[in-house]
Amino acid sequence: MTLVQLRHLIALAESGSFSKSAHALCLTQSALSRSIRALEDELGAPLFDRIGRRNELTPFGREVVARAGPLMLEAEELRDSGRRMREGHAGVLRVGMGSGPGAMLMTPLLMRMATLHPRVRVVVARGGTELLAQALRERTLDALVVDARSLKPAADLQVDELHEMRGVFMCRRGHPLARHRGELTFEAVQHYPIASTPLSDEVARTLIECYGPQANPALCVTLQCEDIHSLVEVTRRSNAVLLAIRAAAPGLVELRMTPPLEGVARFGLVTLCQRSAPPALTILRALIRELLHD
Amino acid sequence: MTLVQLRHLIALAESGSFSKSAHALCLTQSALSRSIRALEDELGAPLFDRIGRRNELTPFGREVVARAGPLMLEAEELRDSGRRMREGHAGVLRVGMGSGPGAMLMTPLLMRMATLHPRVRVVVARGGTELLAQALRERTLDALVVDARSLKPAADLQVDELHEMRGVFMCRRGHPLARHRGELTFEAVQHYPIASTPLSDEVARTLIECYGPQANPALCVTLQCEDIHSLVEVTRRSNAVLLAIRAAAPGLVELRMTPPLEGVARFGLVTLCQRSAPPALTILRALIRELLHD
DNA sequence: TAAAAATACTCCATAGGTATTTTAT
DNA sequence: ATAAAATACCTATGGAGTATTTTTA
Repeated sequence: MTLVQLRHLIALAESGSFSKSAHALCLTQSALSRSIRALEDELGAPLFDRIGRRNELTPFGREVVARAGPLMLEAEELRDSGRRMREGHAGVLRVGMGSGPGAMLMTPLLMRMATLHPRVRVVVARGGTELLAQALRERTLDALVVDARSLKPAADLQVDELHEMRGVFMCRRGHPLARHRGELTFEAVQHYPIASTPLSDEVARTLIECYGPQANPALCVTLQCEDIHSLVEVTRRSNAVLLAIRAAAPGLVELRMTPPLEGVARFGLVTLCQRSAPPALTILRALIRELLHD
Repeated sequence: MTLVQLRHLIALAESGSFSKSAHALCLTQSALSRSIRALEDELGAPLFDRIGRRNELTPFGREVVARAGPLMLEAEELRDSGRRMREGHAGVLRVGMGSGPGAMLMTPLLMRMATLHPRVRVVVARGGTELLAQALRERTLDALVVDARSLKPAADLQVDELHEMRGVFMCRRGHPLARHRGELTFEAVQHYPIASTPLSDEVARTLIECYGPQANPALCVTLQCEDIHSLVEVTRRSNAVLLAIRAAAPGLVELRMTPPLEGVARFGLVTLCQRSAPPALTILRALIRELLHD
């Protein structure tokens, strides 16, 4: 039984004439005759009653045609899926996001995917970098967007550095600290509540290197929350100081610290070496790049 | 794209090894390799990532496998449908029934089909013989069970006479007419309500021939109803006289008329010449025969 | 008798086997 | 070095075309 044979069957069932169907199928009448006969032989029962001019489905034939129709449609879908996939208009994209990138990117990413590429199924997983890397290795995820600095380098992971993100302290306009110009110490900042998303160990290390053990986020961060937008809102309406990627809160005032906090995060798109990228990944990469440059 | 190729794809997706899957498929490794490659070429994208030992589905491959699975199941169903059909365990049987046979046979037929052959879809249509014959010619029905005498003989109709049915007048035990022995005239009967299912013109003609114009069912039948069981019940509980097939009401007393009413109905199984019989028709025939002999 | 389907025959494309090479662990 | 996949080459099955016969309206 072949998809081709089923195609022949359906054509003949519609027209009732071997010659006509054969022509429509770009076949000779004899080839179609044999094709149908072969199918009948294989299924073990005649599909058509040959009544002179008109050929009509036997009850068995009706049954088979009823089943073959949907089957052919599905096969057609499957054939098309290649093209649709390549065009990135379908398929599944399972992406893991570290807490930093997740806080910044998840909502706008989902929004854009929903509006620009509504046929791509997007599954976002969040969690610690190591957990995400494990999921990537287990093929549960297609790609990660994480801070490259929080990722233990490994040969099987391919990191596509998307953007260097400046991590800064920020406060609302009119905040007492907003007046200072380039002379702020961490101690001065510490007089206010410090807000931040959960920070990676790597970032914690950088902070401690810069400002000493008192800057350990586990100790100094007083307002921690995964949703960066909430934190921005809180910072805007209170005297809290926000420690985050600069781009996450363009409306806030950046505090010039001494020493300055350099390159806290390097967002990277992480994929597994030697594995084909899902077609939608290209879209994802472009989208993330665009979002991070905003 | 071939059903065989999809089969190969699914096997490889499961085992992850060309050699192993090839063995399971009774193929050589090289043949499977080429089969998969051909499918990839046709669909336009790789289905597997060849990573040394283990071969894993690409995102595209996952998509295709997800579609191919159900497709293969349906194809398998279709292959089986031949066998199942031949065994009469599936399929559709569309049967038309004249009012006489319908009144007698429909319920027990449906009951038996439901219990003995639950996988056969039975569609029963009722109506006048000519209407049913037309439906048969239009392939809307597979077979008819009608009174052969009400059927206009035609070359394209094949009539399989199932049973000669004696039509008789019947009454309840203890009915005033029950005493008479072989001397009843139609006039005597006519003093009581006459109950009957709708009768064919042919039967009407027979009645008129036997008992004169007053026996025209259109005039003499006072209780007409398609459901013969109701009529039997009414006859059992009242003084009504039932005109019906003897076998339809074995519990009632048969009236010996002068002249006797001979062979009112010849039930026949009517099919279209040169058309394959639905496999379930054999079952139907046997079932009807059995029912009529009860 | 004419039109349509089945059959006979031939050809070739391709699926599959065998042997070998390449690749990755 | 070994095991697995890809490749090269060959064969044979079967699908398709042409020509012919059979069937039916």
